[in-house]
Amino acid sequence: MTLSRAEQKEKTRRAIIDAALRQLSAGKSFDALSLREVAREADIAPTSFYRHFKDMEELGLTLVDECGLALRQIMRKGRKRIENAGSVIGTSVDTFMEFTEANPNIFRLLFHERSGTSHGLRTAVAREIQYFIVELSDYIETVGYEAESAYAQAEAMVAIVFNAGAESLDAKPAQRKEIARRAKMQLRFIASGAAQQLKPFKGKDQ
Amino acid sequence: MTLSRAEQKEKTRRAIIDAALRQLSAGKSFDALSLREVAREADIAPTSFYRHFKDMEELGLTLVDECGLALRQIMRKGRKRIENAGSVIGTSVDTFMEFTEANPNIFRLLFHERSGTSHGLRTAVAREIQYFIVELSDYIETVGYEAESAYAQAEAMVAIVFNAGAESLDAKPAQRKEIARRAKMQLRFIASGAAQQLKPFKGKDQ
DNA sequence: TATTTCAGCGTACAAGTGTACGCTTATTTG
DNA sequence: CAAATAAGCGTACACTTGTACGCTGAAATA
Repeated sequence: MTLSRAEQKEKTRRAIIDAALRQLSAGKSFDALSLREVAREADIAPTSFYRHFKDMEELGLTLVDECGLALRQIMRKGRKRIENAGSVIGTSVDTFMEFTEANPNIFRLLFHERSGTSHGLRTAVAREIQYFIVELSDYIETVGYEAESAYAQAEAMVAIVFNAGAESLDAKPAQRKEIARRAKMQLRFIASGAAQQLKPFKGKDQ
Repeated sequence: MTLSRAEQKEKTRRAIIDAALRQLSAGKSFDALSLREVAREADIAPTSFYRHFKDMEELGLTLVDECGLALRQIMRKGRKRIENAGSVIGTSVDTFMEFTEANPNIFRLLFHERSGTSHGLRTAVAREIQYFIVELSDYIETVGYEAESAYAQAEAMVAIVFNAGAESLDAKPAQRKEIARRAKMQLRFIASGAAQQLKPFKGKDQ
């Protein structure tokens, strides 16, 4: 079985991406990766890297895209679990936490590069997070909130879930369950707080 | 005016710390700093670095401690503003956002190293954040919440405020105001959501 | 079949890194 | 005053890094 040129190229490209992911899993942060190291891990000559990516940054962007996509797909699957059984909040948090436990490196990449040095990567990550917020915000709107409130709720919820993910990175299983439990409580605070604001006669500032 | 040996040593130590902070301000992430670079900026020989820190990591820990302290002091000052005038939530968010605007590098260090490679730095940052949470949680308890709810509220609030800080790093002034406004709304969601949970009898008529 | 294309390699180089080792020199101590 | 201490320096070494350049050989094209 011989591969066409295009197939072979794609294969090498994947090898590079996978090599980078493997090194991220090994506890390195993205900007601690060197081109040579990635090339070595991918079993190609350093200079061959350039046949596929102009830069380490370009590889980084690819990684962020791919990881963001993976995360979104998981969450989409999670939504099916909701339809069958269970609360929106509970299932979403569980799905997310399962993802970060199974793919700590992917989550870490997104979370870490959010405040990274590279402006390109930062905006790429911001865009991925934005997908979550908008998707959730749209849903909240359909339940009867005005756009501004919906967006604020969605953003807060995403922030809390990501925060829980970050906390759980160094946590032991027992702590992780506790973190998930707390995150759910926090999301309910937001949901019911926003609901209260919706009915202005009950609402009151502190 | 001659300096004693100890004074001179302290002075150089500060020079190193300040050099590192200056480089962080220049848009570098901590683990992109090299010992030589810091030494160069501090105007000492590379090897002199070792007279003060065993490692770059040890310097990092010092930076985190110092930055965390700075942030806490600012927030403590902010609390005085509350006593004189204004809501807890509004003033706290404003104080925090002013800090991140005035010291983006310091905030960035804390936020970034929270998901960094070095376990030591990560736990150091986690501890700094914990200070905030516990302090806020204690306050919330005094207002009549049980410990678990108070902690969940405090944690969520800190997460949201830090999230707002992270968002504002790349934001223009106009957006920054909007981010602050939204953060306040989100904190109010949490406050009133938690309050509702606390007093279930008020939810009678639904 | 003859020609073009291009993924991948090897070599080479300048620049940067951490740190071991021993020296200097001014302060501190006895 | 003499001896001990230790901050800071300079040199040196073994690496690692990104990338420029030109070559090779096989696949694609004509």
